[in-house]
Amino acid sequence: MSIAVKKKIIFLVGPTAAGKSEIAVRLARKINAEIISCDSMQIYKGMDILTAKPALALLRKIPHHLIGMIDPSKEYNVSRYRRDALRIIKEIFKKNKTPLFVGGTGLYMSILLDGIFKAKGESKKIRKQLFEEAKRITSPELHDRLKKIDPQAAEKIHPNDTRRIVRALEVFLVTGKPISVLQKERIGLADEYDVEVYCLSMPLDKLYEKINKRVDKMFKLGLVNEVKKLLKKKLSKTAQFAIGIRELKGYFDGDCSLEQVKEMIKYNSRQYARRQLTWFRKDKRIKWVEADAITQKG
RNA sequence: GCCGAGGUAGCUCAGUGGUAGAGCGCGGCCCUGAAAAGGCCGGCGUGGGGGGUCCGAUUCCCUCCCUCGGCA
Repeated sequence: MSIAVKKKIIFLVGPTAAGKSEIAVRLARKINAEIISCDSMQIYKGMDILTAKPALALLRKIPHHLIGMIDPSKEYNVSRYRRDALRIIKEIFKKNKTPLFVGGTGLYMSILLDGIFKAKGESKKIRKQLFEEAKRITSPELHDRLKKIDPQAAEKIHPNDTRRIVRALEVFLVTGKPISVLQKERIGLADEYDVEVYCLSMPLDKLYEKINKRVDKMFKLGLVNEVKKLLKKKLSKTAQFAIGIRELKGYFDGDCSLEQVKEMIKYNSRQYARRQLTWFRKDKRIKWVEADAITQKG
């Protein structure tokens, strides 16, 4: 008789600029892993400097997946990410290696660990109509409507959070079921595998310093040209919001100086890092690792 | 040295005889098909130091210190 041993999957997450890429490669070598990016923006092609993709030297040492594989004009989202990631996990297991997820996108991590609800309940048409309606009336009024069909979801969503209100209404209109009910059914990796989650930590002021320095470095590496190239195409709803694009667009349009853009990118990156940390703090499965104590682990 | 203006939150500055606000910054939180997005919340303060008037001073008076302009 045999005891079913759960296979191991490791996550290494952390705020932007914490130094995940280097540590991930070291760890991957040690435990015979392949790396799967858990990053909503590094997935896109041609956004190398902008998203601080791992250096070529690192990419050569260990196979990396889900980096630079989608054209920035294409839509991509959590659901597709999950589908792609699950596929790659299987491939890696076939090679008798361990999947190592590395990145900072909290939602992607959460959807992987805990799953996403099955019914996709997606209709671009309906969504578009709802957004247009939200402009015509107000977000709280739309929220009132949600309250009638799905009070539980309405309670969770703030009246000003138009996006989530629209999404909840969309799901109901498409599937006929309240999103709050659908959301209860989800199965994730944490249910089937032996999952370990690590998060890099460091004092905020130190992280801010690293972020600021990295933004300076991005400019030296040619961020302005990279973004200029990107802006020649119509960027997808998702890709266009990578930090740095909107800011530099302001510069190209003559609305602000390059120095101002640089400060805005730093600022927005800092805010983003804080939001990331909020996400990670909430997840009690996470083991926190001092970024300085990078030496032994795994 | 004299004259004038001013010293209030991390910064720029309002305001009031009943122990203080605003913007920016900063911090916390939420998150299930756009997530580097989107949304919510929080004042974080020895009111330059000391003295006086007053029931009560950040506000009025005196004095000292500091900053900025002008005159020497």
